[in-house]
Amino acid sequence: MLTELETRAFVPEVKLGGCRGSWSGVAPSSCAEVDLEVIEEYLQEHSLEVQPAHTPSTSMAANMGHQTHVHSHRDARIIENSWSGQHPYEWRYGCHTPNEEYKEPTPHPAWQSPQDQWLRTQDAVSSASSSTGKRKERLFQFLFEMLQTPSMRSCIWWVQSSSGTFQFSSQNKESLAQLWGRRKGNRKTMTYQKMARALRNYSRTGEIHKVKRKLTYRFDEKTLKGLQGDSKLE
DNA sequence: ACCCTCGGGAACTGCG
DNA sequence: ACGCAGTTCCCGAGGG
Repeated sequence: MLTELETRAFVPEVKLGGCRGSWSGVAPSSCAEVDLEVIEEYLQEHSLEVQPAHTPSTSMAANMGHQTHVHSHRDARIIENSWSGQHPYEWRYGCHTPNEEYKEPTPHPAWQSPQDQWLRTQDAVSSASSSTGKRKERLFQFLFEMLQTPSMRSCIWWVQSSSGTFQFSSQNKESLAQLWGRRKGNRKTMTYQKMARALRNYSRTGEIHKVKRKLTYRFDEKTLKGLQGDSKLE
């Protein structure tokens, strides 16, 4: 019904320019395809800290040298990656009331310090599975990490980081999905279709919601706060 | 008509 | 054995 309207709401942020889908301000020059290989290696460097990894992979020497630095765009403040699960994750889903759903475009909501909740959760968990804890990375955590990774800009980017709204690239979404699949060590190749299915489950549990715009989703406030708080604490 | 995106049911898998 | 967090497959709806 109001598809048009909601879609319109984001236009000023993204500024789709020229051809079908090149954002003038946001995306880097690599509008083409992503170098999955390179990216994966780069990411692996980091994920090694997270999961010892089932697949020792090859001997990827230090070759992520060309990964350069943060582009420091005003929009997405890149937090030098590394969210790596220093600690186990565990969300308590019992707390989100189905009432406070969809406040759609809420630029600056007054959050009731969900970060405390996140921290409390961490606390509860670490006392439970402390030393051994090594929760598997969750999809929304992976996506958040990708959003902080400059080299992934051509696959996924913030439409409005303040509200946690992000979007997938229609041409590179499959690459990102594959990356996710590999990280999880799935038997079959992960596709955007399947990954999106998992994303849809998030709208039930509340971590991520779909916004009425092509390939666009939004982190729930609590989820986002938790994510941000976490990556900042490192 | 066709392709892409979306949404959800349902069975199944791997892990803690 | 059990629940969680997806994963895989499938089908139908809707938009361009």
